[in-house]
Amino acid sequence: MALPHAIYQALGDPTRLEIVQRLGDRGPLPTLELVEGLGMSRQAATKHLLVLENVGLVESRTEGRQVVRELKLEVLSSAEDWLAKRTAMWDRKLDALKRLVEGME
Amino acid sequence: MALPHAIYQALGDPTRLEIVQRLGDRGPLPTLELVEGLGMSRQAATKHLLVLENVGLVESRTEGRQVVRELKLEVLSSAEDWLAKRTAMWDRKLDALKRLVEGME
DNA sequence: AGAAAATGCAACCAAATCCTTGCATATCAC
DNA sequence: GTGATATGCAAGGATTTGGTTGCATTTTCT
Repeated sequence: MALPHAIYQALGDPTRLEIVQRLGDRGPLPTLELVEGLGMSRQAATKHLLVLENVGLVESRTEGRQVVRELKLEVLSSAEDWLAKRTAMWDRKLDALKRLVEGME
Repeated sequence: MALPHAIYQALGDPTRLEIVQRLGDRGPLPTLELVEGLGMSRQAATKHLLVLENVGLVESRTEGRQVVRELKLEVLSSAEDWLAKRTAMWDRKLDALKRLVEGME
């Protein structure tokens, strides 16, 4: 996996998060369709797509004159898991501490 | 919840992700202890702490002359859930599509 | 009261981010 | 081959980000 913070940084922009949602909701899409209505130029949106591709969240293939991009769900899931594992552990610790304190009262 | 992208943006910096991990692993900590060994000045690290506080991931309370900061696990979890819900849905969709295609062969 | 400790605040700076516009290139359709 | 379509590439600019230093403020300890 890319360094975890890199994935979160990629998701940490409203436009890119919107792109991820579109790809998740509607499946693989060619550039123009994917980018329509984002409120910025195609070139600007393409840069966001490159950010997502650089961390592996999105993959692109060329089909004729257009480029079709697809969300890599596995990568998204692995980033989630990375944090979820830790959160779960910290949660258990906190519970244990809580029970310990209650036991002492 | 804060806008989801804001939380991911907060997590999208290596220093801040390290801070989150420290707070998770070691519990509430005063500034100097929390910030020690991050490889930057206390003032710089404090700015990172403010970013985390602004999205609600960290809360601080003043105890005498020092400030103690605590990770808000609920906020972290809710950000995870936001994405996990979507990922799970997209996963199911993909599975359904896959089965559909297989059924046609 | 005076010194040490923990923090806050502000000015400043370099680099990264996010967007723009203009133009070049590649593919398809007629 | 010509024109329309989809894309890529590059220069430039405004804003944000991530760091610095210097100094003021608040609390504690003796």
